[in-house]
Amino acid sequence: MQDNHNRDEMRDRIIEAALKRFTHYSATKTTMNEIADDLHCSKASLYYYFPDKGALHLAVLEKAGEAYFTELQKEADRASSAHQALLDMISVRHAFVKKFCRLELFKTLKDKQLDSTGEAFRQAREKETALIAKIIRGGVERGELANCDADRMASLYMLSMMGLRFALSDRAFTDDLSDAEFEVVREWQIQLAEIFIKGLKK
Amino acid sequence: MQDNHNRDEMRDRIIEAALKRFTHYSATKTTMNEIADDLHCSKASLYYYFPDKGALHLAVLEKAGEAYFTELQKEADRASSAHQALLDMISVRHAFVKKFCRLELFKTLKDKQLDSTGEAFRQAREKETALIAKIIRGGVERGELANCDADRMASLYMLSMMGLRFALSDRAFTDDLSDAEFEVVREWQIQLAEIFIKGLKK
DNA sequence: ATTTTGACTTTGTAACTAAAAAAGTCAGAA
DNA sequence: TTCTGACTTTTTTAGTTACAAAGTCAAAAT
Repeated sequence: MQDNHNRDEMRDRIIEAALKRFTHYSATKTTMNEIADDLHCSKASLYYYFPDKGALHLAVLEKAGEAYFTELQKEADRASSAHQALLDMISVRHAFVKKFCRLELFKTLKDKQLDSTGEAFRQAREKETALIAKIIRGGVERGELANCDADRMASLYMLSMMGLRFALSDRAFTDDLSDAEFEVVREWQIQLAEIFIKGLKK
Repeated sequence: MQDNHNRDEMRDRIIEAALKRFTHYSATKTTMNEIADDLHCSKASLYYYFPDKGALHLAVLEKAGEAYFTELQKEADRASSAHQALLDMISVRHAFVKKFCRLELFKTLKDKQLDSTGEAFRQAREKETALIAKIIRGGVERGELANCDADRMASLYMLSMMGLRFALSDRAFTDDLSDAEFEVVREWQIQLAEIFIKGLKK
């Protein structure tokens, strides 16, 4: 039987090394050999832990996503109102998107529409939408917001927020924005959030 | 001295022929020779009226844009409230975007960022934003909406609406959507408009 | 004088190629 | 069970050509 402890540890080391490369250069410019060299191991070893390059990229994505959701949840729990929770989440999301865009993981993962990648993105979006819906529901119960279809409103909110990014950059999903552009997006998102939440109130 | 009447007439005939080709096939797939052949004239003639291909494309765009704004204004004037005006505008915009996307004018015009093209788009968006701002101001004056920075709110509204398209299609600006996709976008836009307007009310 | 054109040059693009780089495999060593 | 060197296969890239479309211009037609 395999030693799952050591196995997971090595997997983590690989993911860490990959993440380091990705943040410095980018996922598209990073080769499996480079990651292997960083770890002083052979490329073949990487393939012992991950079936292919895509799986490794996906693992990096999942790890980053987990950290994101943890922080998102923490921020949501801390907030005193639905209004505040939604506003606070914007900053958390921005920090993540900003960091994540640098990895350029989109490019490598995007074209394989069918398999796990698209699914991972869909699930991530659903998870975040669910969190927003929960916040809205909480607001409704506490009498802060008017009664509404929380799931639908959460989807609408997510789509609107995401959309602002694209509308402002008029670039594709994969491209990353400059820091200045990110700030502009954030400002608009905050403004939209304010109006949106006001529209949800009683 | 040149005969401006005949000159403009010929320019119009060329624009018409180009538009016909663009709608049937698309701007990217249409050559100057094809347009010339349709008009039973030589390609060189086209260059007598338009300095280059881009200028012709831009002329087609401008003509379509004019018709769009005329209709948009008409719809805005007819509406009884700011609320209704904004909702009505969505349909007009959709009919236009739908038709316009088929032309695939974006592709040809997009890459020449600096020159007139980007400027034309910027101006068009500004014009539409100004119309929305006017509607919002009207709503504020009539007591329908709360006092606010109408220009800023109009920009935010425009960006949000445009963004929804991109967020839902996750494709680039240039790509056109299927009719079914367009309907989905429209539904979300209407929902966002409702919330947004509610957020603007007193 | 203005408009049009055929014949021309220049520019862009699609289609092929070869070479290099990276992905991915596997028998056998540790 | 984990790891690796040496291997094969696939993907990128850079270079090439060949063709199509853009764009020009001197001269003809109106």
